[in-house]
Amino acid sequence: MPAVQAPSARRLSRADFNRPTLLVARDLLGKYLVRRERGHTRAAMIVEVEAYKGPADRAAHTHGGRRTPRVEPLYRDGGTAYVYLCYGIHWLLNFSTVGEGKPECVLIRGIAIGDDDDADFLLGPGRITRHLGIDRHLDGADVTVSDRLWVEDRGVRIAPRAVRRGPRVGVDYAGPHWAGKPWRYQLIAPRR
DNA sequence: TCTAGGATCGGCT
DNA sequence: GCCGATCCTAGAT
Repeated sequence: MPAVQAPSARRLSRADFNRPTLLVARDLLGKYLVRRERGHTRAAMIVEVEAYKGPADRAAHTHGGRRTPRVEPLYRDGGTAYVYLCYGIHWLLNFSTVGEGKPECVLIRGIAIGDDDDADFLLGPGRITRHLGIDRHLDGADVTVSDRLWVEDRGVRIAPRAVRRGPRVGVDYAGPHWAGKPWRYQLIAPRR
């Protein structure tokens, strides 16, 4: 694993995040989440995400235009990290999308760890943050410039047939209309 | 100030 | 399949 950034890698920029949320979500599959901590760098390919579409979406933290100190990062420009504690135990990582003042985001739910040829899927938003050492200290970070957390395009291209769409997890409280939206994107797991 | 509940996970039956 | 852990946030009082 390269110490800083693979020569063929391109860090995702503001323009990559300032796009419609469903497109950003789909395109994050196959990108690499890079975490740099105490001079040590780890990277893992993103294999599962969910989209949350702002004020209209009853499953989103910003539904109805809710704006509290906790969700403030979601109102910032695309590429801002929103990290919050869920169930008192798990840190969940999101990236804001669309643009400043538009509180939509993508939740990172799964990554692939290990060698490219022999990778295991680490699934579950609380598990990946624990694995990468992501917590409240990264809340509000701008991942287009941060030296602690960013996303790289390493040239992996995902075929449409390799993507499964389905309803989001754990949002039944939003009612059938919103809970039923197929805004969860998964790479189909490799056969082992 | 008080209280309810949550974008989860792992262990147990 | 069920349940408890654990604590912060948001809304009510």
